[in-house]
Amino acid sequence: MNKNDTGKQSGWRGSRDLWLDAAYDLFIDSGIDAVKVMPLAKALKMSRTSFYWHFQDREELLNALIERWRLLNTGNLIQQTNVYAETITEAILNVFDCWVDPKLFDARMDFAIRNWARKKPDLSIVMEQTDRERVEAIRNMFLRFSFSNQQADIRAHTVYYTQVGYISMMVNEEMEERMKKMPAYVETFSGIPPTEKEIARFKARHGDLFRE
Amino acid sequence: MNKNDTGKQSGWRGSRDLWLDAAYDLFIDSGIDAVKVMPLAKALKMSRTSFYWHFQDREELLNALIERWRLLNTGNLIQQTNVYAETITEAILNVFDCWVDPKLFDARMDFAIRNWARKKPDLSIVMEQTDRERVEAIRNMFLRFSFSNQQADIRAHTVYYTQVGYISMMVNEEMEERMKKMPAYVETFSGIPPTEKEIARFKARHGDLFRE
DNA sequence: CATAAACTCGACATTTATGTCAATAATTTC
DNA sequence: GAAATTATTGACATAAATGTCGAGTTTATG
Repeated sequence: MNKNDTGKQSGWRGSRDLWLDAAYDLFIDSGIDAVKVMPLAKALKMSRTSFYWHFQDREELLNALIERWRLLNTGNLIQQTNVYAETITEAILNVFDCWVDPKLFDARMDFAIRNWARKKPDLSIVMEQTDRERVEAIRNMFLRFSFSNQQADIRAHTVYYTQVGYISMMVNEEMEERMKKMPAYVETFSGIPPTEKEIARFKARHGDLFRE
Repeated sequence: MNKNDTGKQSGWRGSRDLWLDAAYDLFIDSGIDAVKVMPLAKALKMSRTSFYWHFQDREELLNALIERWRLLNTGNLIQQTNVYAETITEAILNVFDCWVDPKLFDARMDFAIRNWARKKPDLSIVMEQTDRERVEAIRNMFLRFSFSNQQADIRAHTVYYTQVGYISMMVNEEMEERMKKMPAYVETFSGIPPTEKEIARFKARHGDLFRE
């Protein structure tokens, strides 16, 4: 059989992962419609038909992209809502970890998938379910800090919509600029000004993300 | 010459507007990549080539879509930020008018344009400029109600990102459900609970949007 | 080193799109 | 109602994509 040669570095020019990585790059950059076998082949300087040894067809490639997304983005966010926190501010900052750390959450991938879902009904169902689970997890976080049902619901949605909007707008901000604004966002989302200590702890966690 | 037969109802089956309307429907429903001459012709039950009498080429059709967006969505939102308001709550509710009244703001069109801009650099520049202008207008609104520079900036962004996120997620909510949540959103955005009177006035403005 | 497995490639068939052109049809205008 | 304008159409030329097949090439293995 072929397939599943993942990881093992062979002496071959091509591999399943080579095509998949190229597809991923194109996907997060230009959306699913740009993920076509011909352009991929051109980019990889391989014959187009070689693709069909590694994948049955284009569809199999696209499904592999979805699988990659599910593995990274589904669990981490919800996990972050459950990390220990003394205050609601700390809890929200735990969620913010996802927005600044690509190892926890791949925002561009999430965005590209969301767009794709508009045209792919079965993916749309998965996306809606995912969104519900994420908002629910954030909602529960607010509930644990004694917000009312309605307050928890609206504030969870605000946190999540804000992030989805931020991604959609493809804001190009320096990390330092972004960090500076975090305290004010936390205050808006929670209604409570963060303490200096809380902010300092958050910044310390992400020291590696600042330049120099 | 041809062109510019807009409005005048002729005895002809097709017209520039007929193609443009069909393109608009496809566009807001499925994005720019779906706006192709062949499918449009099929939908209109006309010959594909007939299109080329009304438009020079596909590009001209797409430009007409952008023009349509600019005319509706650019002015109204900013205008709403400048409508008279006694309190910040009232001011935010004036902006909310855009989110619930399609005559003021075409959210689906805005979304489709935003997506298209990802692949079209010159449109991307227009979109970024538009976003800046809108956020700036909302920011100024907060400033008029004595929020600090930073507070106005973050709260304006929160209001705008939230709406962009809401559109991106294609939330399918009944208008009644949505209206119920408005007071809590206003409170989050402003930090001040709205009075019953303020909410009542907002609802009265949009009585026609409720069912029955 | 022979052979099997893993991989590459060019030739071919097909689909879906764009756009041109010249012939024709419908409508308006004089 | 003849002429001019406005609109529609099918035939043609091209391009970009998908996918199949079989012949060939490269690498690992016994």
